[in-house]
Parts: sequence; C-alpha cells; structure tokens
Amino acid sequence: MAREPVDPLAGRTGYLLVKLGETLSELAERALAPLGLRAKHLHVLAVAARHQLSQQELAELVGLDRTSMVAVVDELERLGLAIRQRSETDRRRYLIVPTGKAAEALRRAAETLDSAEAALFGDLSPAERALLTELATRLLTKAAG
Amino acid sequence: MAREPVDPLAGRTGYLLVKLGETLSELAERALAPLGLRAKHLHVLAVAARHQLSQQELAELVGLDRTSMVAVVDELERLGLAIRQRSETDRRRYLIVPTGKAAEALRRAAETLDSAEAALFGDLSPAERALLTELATRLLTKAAG
DNA sequence: TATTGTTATACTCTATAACTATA
DNA sequence: TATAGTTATAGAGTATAACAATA
Repeated sequence: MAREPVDPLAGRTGYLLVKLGETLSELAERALAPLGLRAKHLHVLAVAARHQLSQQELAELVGLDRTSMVAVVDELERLGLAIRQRSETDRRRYLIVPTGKAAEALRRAAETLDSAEAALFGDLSPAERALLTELATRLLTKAAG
Repeated sequence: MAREPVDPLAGRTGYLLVKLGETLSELAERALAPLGLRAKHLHVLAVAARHQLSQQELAELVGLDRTSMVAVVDELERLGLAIRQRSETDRRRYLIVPTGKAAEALRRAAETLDSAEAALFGDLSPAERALLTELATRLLTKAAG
C-alpha cells in the first residue's frame, strides 16, 4: 500500500539528491557554527593545510571566486588559523599558511562533522554507506569529466 | 594504488552529497532553461496540478516564503500555465489553478529532466539507482522526522 | 601587457516589516 | 484581531569591472 506523496517530485532521484545535499549542507553549517567556522572556511583551511597554495589556486580548487576568497582568508586570519605570506619568487602572490592552531581546529572540525554525520547516517549499514559514498563519487566524476 | 585526492574533504560522505546535490540542481536548471522554466516554477506547478491549494499552502509545501511565492505565481501566469482564482469561501485566498497548457508543459518538463538525469545516471545499474533513491529517501525522512 | 590581490559595485535570492482586503 | 496576498526594503552571497603592485 504505497502512499502517494504530496510532492510529485518526491520520486525523482535528482530531486531527492538535491534536497539531501541541502539538508547535509545545513547540517554541516549548524555543526560548525559553535566552532566559529563556516563550511567554506574549513574547506579552504583543509586544502591549505595539505598544499602550499596561493589565494587564487585555493579559490579554483574550492570553487570560489578570487574576490570571494579575500573575505574567507581575512576571516581565517582573524580567527588566527592562517596567515598571508608573500611568495618570495612572485611577490604578487600570497601563500596561505596555516598557523599552529590550525591542526587542532581541523581535528575538532572533523570530529564535529563525523558525529553530525553519524547521527544522520546511523541507520545505514556500513555497506550501504560505503556504496552511497562510492556512487556519489562516481556520479561526481562523471559530471565533472 | 590509491591516489590521494587534492581535496581533503573528498572522502567525506556528507561533502560528496552536498556537491552532488549542487551538480544535480545546476543540471536541472540548465535542462529546464530552454522551456522557459526554473526548477521552483516547475515544482510549484507540479504540486498545484495535483492539489487545489492557496499560495501560502503551496509555499509551505514547496519550502518557499509566501512573499517569494508571489513572483513565482506571477511568472506562472505570465507563461500562461496557471491562474489565480479567488476562493469563493474565503476571498482573501487565491487558489492556483493550472491552465490547459499546464499538463503538456509538465509532461515536457518531466521528459526533459528524465533525459538529463539519464545522461548522468546512465552508468548506474537499475539496482544501484534504485538503492540510491531508497537511501536518499530514508535519509531525508530521518532528517525531517 | 598580463597576473595577483583588492575594492567598489551590481545583481540575485531571500527574509522582515508594513500595508490592503478580507475574515 | 487575525490572516492571505502584496509591496517595499534590507540583508547575505556572488559576480563583474576597475585599480595598484608586480611580473
């Protein structure tokens, strides 16, 4: 006895995934808020912690505009999590260098997101969650390529 | 030989699903654009075609503000896909009534989305796609409940 | 001339407050 | 008084153009 959903789009895979993405985005923002972080600041910091990159390179990787990146880096500096460091080889560029506080902040953010996601994904079996991750990766790869 | 992704968040299920949702949202908007429709107009029209509802009721169901709904209904009227009809029992309310053109527009929009999604989901087996839909539904139900 | 970071500006989207007509 | 629809306005977020410093 399938109950007809009120929303005619509820059976559409694409629509469900859009809604799910919005839900998870809000979940992440709510979880990170007590740490004083927005998702995009965390994202930039996480990439900067692994790769020595300029603002524009970070912007491209994270999918931000270089003009938007200015405010993001301003905020990371204000939080004491990164500094702008002039490149010695090209003095137009700022390398974004995480501070000593960054590693701890990244670890706490990861724990925070882990527990927030665990609460939502808790009903999924490990196999289901692994498959979900794999399918999302495949679809994103296909969409990008 | 696992290659380390550039993006440290690429292994996170939540992050992948956020990106996937954004990708699918853009996919839908691009597919619908030639029909002169945005996703939210289609969404409102699809719900209105199934249920006799006022603007505010539609707004709540679709997740829009009642003030935003004004412009959406304006656009549906401009496209000749729906009209505002004063409720006889409560003359403050407008019932949103799809026109004769609406059914055909909804069918073409559904076909357009089907083929756009088919192009992306094409590599998934029917079982994989069904599981993806089921998992998304379960997660959304859990997040909402 | 071209590029990096920056600022100013415009544009979209959404949210809030206040108005009108009806209840 | 309260509610449905509307308008005006403000705010957040993002994109475009132009500028200074450097290449």
